[in-house]
Amino acid sequence: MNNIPAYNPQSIENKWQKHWDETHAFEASASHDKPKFYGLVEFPYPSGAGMHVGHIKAYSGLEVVARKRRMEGYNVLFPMGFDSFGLPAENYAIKTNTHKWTQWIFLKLFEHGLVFRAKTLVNYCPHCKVVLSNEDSQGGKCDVCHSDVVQLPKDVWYLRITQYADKLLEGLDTVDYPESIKQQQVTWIGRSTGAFVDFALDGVQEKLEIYTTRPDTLFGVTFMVMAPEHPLLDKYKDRVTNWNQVEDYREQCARKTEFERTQLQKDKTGVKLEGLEAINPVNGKKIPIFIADYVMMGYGTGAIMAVPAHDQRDWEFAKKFGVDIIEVIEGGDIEKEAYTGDGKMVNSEFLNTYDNKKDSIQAMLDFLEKKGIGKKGVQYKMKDWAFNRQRYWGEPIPLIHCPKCGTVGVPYDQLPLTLPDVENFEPGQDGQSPLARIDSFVNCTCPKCGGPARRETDTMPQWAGSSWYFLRFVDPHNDQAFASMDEMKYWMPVDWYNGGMEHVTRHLLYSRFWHRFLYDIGEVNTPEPYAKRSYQGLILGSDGEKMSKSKGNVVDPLDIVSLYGADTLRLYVLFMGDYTAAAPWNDDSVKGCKRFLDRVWRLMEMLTDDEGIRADMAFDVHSCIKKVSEDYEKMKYNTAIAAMMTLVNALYAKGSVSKAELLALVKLLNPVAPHITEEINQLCKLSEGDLMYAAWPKYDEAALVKDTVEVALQVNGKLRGRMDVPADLGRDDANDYFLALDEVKKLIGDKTVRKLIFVPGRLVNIVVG
RNA sequence: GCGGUAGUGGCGGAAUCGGCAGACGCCUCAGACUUAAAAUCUGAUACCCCCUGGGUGUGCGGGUUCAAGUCCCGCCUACCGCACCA
Repeated sequence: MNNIPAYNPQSIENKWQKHWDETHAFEASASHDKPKFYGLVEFPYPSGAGMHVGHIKAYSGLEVVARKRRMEGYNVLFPMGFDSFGLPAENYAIKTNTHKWTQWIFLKLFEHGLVFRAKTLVNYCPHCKVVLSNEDSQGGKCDVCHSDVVQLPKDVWYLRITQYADKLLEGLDTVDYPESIKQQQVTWIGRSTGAFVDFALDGVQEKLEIYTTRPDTLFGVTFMVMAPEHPLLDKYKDRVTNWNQVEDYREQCARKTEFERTQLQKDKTGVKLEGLEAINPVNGKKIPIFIADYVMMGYGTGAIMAVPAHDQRDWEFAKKFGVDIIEVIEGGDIEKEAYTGDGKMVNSEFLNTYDNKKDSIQAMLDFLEKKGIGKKGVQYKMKDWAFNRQRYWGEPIPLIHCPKCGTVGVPYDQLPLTLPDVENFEPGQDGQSPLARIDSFVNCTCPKCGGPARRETDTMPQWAGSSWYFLRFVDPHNDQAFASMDEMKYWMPVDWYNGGMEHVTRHLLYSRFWHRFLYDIGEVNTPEPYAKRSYQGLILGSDGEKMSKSKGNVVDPLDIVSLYGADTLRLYVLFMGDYTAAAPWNDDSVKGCKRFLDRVWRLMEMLTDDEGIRADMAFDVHSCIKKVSEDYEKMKYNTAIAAMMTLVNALYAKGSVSKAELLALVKLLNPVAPHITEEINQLCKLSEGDLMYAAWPKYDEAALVKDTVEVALQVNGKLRGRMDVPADLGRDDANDYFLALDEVKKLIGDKTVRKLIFVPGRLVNIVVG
């Protein structure tokens, strides 16, 4: 073909983007007659510093699949977090009125008893006057001003996600997530089974309830430990003779942040309660009680039975405080360290007949239940979801505090509750929300009794909207419901969700929780929101470090687009390595990708009048179709692109390309580099209409079979040459075939052939000796 | 400490079930074209040696096998997640 213009990415890309805008090319069809594909990519955080090459990788990866699906005849929904002006998700939320529905779902949770309020200690910076998350108060210092963080009691709204712990665990068996993601969810939920056991206190009415996963070791209990915050303690103020010491220790602990208590886990500290003892329910022995901060109030009952012989933490504490250590399971050396393995029971009366954990745990559970002093129990590491923030920019919590009626939900017909205009974004006093100082917002009437009442002034966390946004996309303009059941039945679940590894615990758990709740109350049609989840690896700076402004190694995607074009950028981020692995940016490799697109462009100069795929190119073209089709499905974009490079190299070696060959190539490449391939298709009139709707190419199985194939020739496992053999040579005929060949005879010489192994299509190995 | 993932040339990375290690790209070198350069095209490119050949090589040490990057045993290192969870 003559008169090929130069490849000018900028003008081609502008042209096609305009065309796509005008033709609404990416809009999903409203009709439900085709099979659907719903692909979703996690939105970048609006608070983040603009666009980032990592976002390009996240989106273009799944977009390849979405585009392939479209060419395969699917109705494709693939929403984008940025609109055409590059504005983030918040605009989309305002446009589609999603706020009302976030509040609506919250009220449903409230109605179903999944919202509750509790006082708790929070990290607070007296200087900045804000409540800090654990992440923002590392080392007990405020992340912003480095002042000392203090613990402040505060009312917190919680969502009862723990009630859904088992459902969230079970749901994992029904979805296609990578093992590493499932594992993180399981760890985060942290389910353990064990027993609650009551220990009587000597001379006192109350009992001390503990949780243990090792009821089999009850005969080895030599002391008890209570968390310093344990509420039962105050009752024994008069009985404990060293109460001053106890008070001192409790104060010390209160000053420590959660961070210090959990991260600086070196030395065990604690105080013995003098004058108060517990009684081991299985043998009646009196044992001492300590308070120590290695026991957390937030897990189990806030008190433990200590078995120093078989728990390393208890062992360390017992060594330091001189408490007895009694072995009840044989197999370790308890002088050196706690033994946590399995073995024969000793010193345990009726359990001594057992030689393994499983049986002795069961026997002990039976005993405890019969005696009425304990029962089987389950605990989770996952905590209920603290759901309020003291920020202005957040979804208002639609609750009203009425002095007569208590907490009342805002009536549904008054939704959405909107944020008032505010001049002052500074936080309120003592960790209050900025909204608390706006009387016109706070003061209201109770919807129940009509009396004066006050609005809740805290707002919801960012996680709220992201917990259900994907539902809105299937029916964004609906003002009767967040989405109609008809649309959800067609589009849900999300077929494929791609995102970063950093969101696989919280965001994924939270959104699965909301979705499962909506399913349980009949508002959505699937128990799980995402059928499949994948992730992409980070793009590192060219220095191999994580990209950050301070290191000056951030690559702006727009720079790459203006230098080489969007197609090159997409091609590069998908070619740079294993999609799921982190890889450093390399400017030279970007140029290599541009070079490949130049070579594809110049194929037009070699275009012949041949219509079909030529016989001597059939193998190359069809094996490329097979490889690319399969690799896209597995997100192995790097090897798919390598296969296309190989095909282009073969066409260059041949010096010409037929229309059908070029069409096959541009179709395969279209999902990765949509602009250049549309342009080539149009210039060469390869197919009618836009390439993005053309049928995905199919490979011909027969074209993949060759007459002869090259195999490696090995003697005693060492490579000694390569040779072509008939493709249909079978194992049975291999001995006769190979041993008759001169080059084989030469290699064997006068040695005896002991064995001949032939792997068709791969190699022949002759064992001689 | 626990859980997960990984370790392959100068670099990014390939390699279905155990079957030719290093696909593809980058870098580098050589040649062609050019007054010259760029661009482009062609070729070379793991390492070592006594170089028409041979030897060594996939974090380290063992093992299984005709055959090991891949499987088994024992380690080392890096990254990610969780972390005094009883």
